[in-house]
Amino acid sequence: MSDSPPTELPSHYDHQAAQEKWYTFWEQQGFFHADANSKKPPFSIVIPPPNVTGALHLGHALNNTLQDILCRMKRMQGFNVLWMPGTDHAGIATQAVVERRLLEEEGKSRHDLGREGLVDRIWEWKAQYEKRILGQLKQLGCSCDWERTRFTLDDQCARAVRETFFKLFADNKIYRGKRLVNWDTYLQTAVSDDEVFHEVTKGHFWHFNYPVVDPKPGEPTHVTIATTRPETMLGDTAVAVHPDPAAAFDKLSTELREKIIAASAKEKGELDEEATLLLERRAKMLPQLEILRGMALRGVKLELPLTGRTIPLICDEWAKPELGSGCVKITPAHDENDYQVWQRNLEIGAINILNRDGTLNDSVPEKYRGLTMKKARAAVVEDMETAGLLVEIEDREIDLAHSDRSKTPIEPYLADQWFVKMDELAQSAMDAVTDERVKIFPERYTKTYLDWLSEKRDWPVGRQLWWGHRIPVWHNLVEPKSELEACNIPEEMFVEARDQLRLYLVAAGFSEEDFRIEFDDVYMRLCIKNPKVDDAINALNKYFQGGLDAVKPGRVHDASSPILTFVPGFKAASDAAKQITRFGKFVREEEVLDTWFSSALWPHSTLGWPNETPELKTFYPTSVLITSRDIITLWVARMVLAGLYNMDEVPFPEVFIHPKILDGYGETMSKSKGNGVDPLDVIDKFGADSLRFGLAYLTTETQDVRLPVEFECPHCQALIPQTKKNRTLPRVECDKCGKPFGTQWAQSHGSAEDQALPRGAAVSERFELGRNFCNKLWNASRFALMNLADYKTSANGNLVADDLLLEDRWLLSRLATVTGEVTAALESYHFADAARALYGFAWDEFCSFYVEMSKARFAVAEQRATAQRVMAYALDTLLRLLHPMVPFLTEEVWHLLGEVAPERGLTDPQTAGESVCVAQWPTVKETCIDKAIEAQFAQFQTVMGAVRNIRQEKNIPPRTPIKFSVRCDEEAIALLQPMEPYFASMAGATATDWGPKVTPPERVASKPLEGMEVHVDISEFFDVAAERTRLEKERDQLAKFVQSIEGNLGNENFVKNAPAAVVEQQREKLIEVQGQFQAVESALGKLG
RNA sequence: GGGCGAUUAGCUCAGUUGGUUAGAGCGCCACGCUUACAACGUGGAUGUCGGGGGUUCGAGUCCCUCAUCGCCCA
Repeated sequence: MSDSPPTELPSHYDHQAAQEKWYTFWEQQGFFHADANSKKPPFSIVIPPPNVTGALHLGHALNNTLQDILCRMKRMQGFNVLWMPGTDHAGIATQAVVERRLLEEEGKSRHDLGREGLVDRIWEWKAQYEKRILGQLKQLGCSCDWERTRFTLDDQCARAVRETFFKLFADNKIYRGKRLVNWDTYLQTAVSDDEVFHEVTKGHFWHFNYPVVDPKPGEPTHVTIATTRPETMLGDTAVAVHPDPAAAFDKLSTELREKIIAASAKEKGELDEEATLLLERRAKMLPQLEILRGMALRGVKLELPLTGRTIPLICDEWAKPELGSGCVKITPAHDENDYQVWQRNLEIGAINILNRDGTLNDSVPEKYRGLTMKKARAAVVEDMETAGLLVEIEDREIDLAHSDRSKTPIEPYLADQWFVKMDELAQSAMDAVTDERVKIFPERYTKTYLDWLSEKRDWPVGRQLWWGHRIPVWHNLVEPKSELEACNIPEEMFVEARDQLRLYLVAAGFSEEDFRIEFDDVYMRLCIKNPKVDDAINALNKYFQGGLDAVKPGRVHDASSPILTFVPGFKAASDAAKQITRFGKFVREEEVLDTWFSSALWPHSTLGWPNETPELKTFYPTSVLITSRDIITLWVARMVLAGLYNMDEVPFPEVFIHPKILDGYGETMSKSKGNGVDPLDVIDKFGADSLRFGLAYLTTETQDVRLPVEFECPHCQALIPQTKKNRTLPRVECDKCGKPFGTQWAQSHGSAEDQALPRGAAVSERFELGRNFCNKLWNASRFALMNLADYKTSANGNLVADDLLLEDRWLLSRLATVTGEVTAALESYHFADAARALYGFAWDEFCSFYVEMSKARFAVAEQRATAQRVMAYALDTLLRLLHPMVPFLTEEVWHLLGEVAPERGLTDPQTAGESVCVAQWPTVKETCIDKAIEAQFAQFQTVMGAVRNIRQEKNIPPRTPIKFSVRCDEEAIALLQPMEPYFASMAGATATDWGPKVTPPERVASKPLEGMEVHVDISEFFDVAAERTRLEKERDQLAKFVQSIEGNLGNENFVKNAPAAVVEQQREKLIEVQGQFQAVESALGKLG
């Protein structure tokens, strides 16, 4: 706590000092630690775990600021608050980053390191970034319970993952299926749809002829197909023609006609032309297509060139009569649409022609094997040309999918995948939202959630990666030479092997609680919950390799898998083992689980599940989830279904979706675009409080947040707007001083020289709002502290109503109202409303009026004590209300205030606590709310405004005293006369007269107000022309207003239909405005 | 192609169930360093509320439509 007396406080708030001092203080006091056994009502939030791929950006700052605001308010409201922190392992993203670096820095691939080696490297990376991320959160002021920090890949989460996978497996909700996946041939893994981006590139459209086998006379001898990927023809299993081309043409014509009717004249021309072309095409193509359709129905085959295979001509609606030749080649293993055709025509089969690395496999003729797609393409085209089957080559733009991670083109690839059946799980998560056990705010996002879940698409959970939770399944590996052979394994063999395996494991001391055995027509699979079973399987494998001797008691061969040597039922076990191993060795599944699998469990896994911990009991379900809209489906939906599945209870009753932060061009911020902003840069420049307040101020319901970004020149501090061009330059030259500086781009893309330049931080001027506000608060506090040196409460324990002046009662009324507004806004996630209410109150009401007025009062001995009491109380309340958004500044001031005014409160003064962080949240003092007082005060403000306005209009220097009088009624006199000192101190104006009969002086500037008229004596500054101009302008405005109201009231329908109150209001307004108009007219008249 | 959202002052955004002269911050203009604060004070200017149509006594707000932009899904 500061030793310096308040008068020596700097005139600018030093955010850096406050941040260091108070964060340490809070941690040391243990304010952020939640007690699972507390009697207080619980409030808990799990952090959306930032992934350890990189440092936090502004989006994270927003996300965590909002959580912290809620946590801090709830803590002050007396809740037992747990904010569970942690990070996410982010499977593919992290592995890709580490692999890329490995290649760049050491020229090594993951295969050079091997699985363990690579995973070790990733753990190192994780350690580094986790530290950085948690540090960033602390700098931001986040009040997380750090003792409970988790990681999605730590032991506790691993237990939860294994338990869940096992449960799903045992529940028959896990299966293996063949699906087309987005195959990244560089990383050699499947990537999900959301890890793919599309790019239009220049390509070609090749037209090939496939010969018809034994055509009848009159039938075509060739079928023409076209493709953008000629090499895939080696995997064709059919060619399709539309089953009813005539109907298809008709349907198109009808649609086109409807369009033409609705179209504008301009579009009509084009559409008409289109319709004509369609008709011509129909006439030309239809007979041929109908012949082909007939051939397809007859079962005609085609020769698939280059392969020696024949493939069927089939009927399927995927063939579009209006496009190309009307026929389409079908490659089910390498095209999503063709895959669908296969699902409708299973007899055609599917042939995978790719190896995992993107080269062609043994399913294609020998000459193409081992070629890359690119080489194979050239070869196929050449061979087709030689065979005389190449018809033509068109140029064409192609929408090509690329992997987000490796930036290489994606190959659709038919692969065995692990799936989670979603039908029931998805339904449960939908029900939870439709019956409002989970509410999503803003409500419109409910649709996103429900739409996605309603598709009930099975969840592919396996990833061909090394970084992640390895799937806890062992395969009993038979290497079938072909799928045919695999299919011929008699089921009895599986049954027998399964029974034997079960016997073995039971003999080894395990139960069905620990493992589960399933088989399909190729594999026997063992899913293991208890990791000790892994050891038993390892022992079995040893046996398989070395015979029974290898695992005999007393001959311990391997300390890591000694299970067979110790099991009591060794004999039974070994007999069983003999049976099982006839089948083959057990191999642990190589794949790991999708990152979202562990994230889905986050709300309960972090609390200790599957153990029944006190934390789980106290804090589950959590209170609310706060996240960004792009992971509603990937994460929120899955948490809900996983929570219901494992806990039988939703993970949170409410979800708040906050906006995304975009740059000045409306683009999402990202490292790869170079437009990201590091919150630490903003914190350095503006302070954590400013960042937090600025973010809260921007968090509105409807829109994403646009944040123009600037570089700050490290030499002269000039701000240079970031553009699409300069954001990816490693060095930028300052507009102002001309000196070069390095950008964030330099770190990843710059030369050593660029990197050596001083770094220009990327920041945004938007945060000046927060900084200015903080500084205003700081200075208002400083003023209060300076004037509270002789503050005492003991002489005057309770303030009574008589002690209070109008301004006190006004301030207290406003304070109570604002307390209610802020509380309600935060509790309903209206962060911007809360920030704006506080900003307006603190600046325009507390500072601009109450503090200003108190200056005059502090100077008057008999008014001083009351003013101090109210001032201390108001500041105290304001600090509490602001603390969630502006934690450091409020804590700093709280302590300073505590030194001069330790006991605060209007009645029953209480000693302020050790920290505002755990001070009680203000409650609304209903008795203070007085709308009449607020209206009266507004009247005072209006008169003050009029006087100030006239001074400025007349160009009267601020320090020149002026005189004014006010024509008003008796009631207003009673109100305004006591305020005379304030007109003197705040407007340099002395009142000369009040009342209904006030006559303005000869040379006057007048301003009509509601029911009043303000006259400022300007004899010393008289300028007829200027005054006339001013009044004429005012008259014109009023005339317009009168006209508009008269227009309304003259409208019979308005008077008849509008509510009486509205009509009456208009009538009153008219009289009022007409009065003002006349006042101006007469003032103008006087000017002559 | 389907869904959601946005379009309001030069910029970034508010605008409650329709109610009558549309607000804030920054920026701009004028005047001011008055011992809390120039990161400030006082005053001021600034909008055919994306275009078009409709409902209504009355539309920034409700409906239709078009345009542009963004996101999600295919």
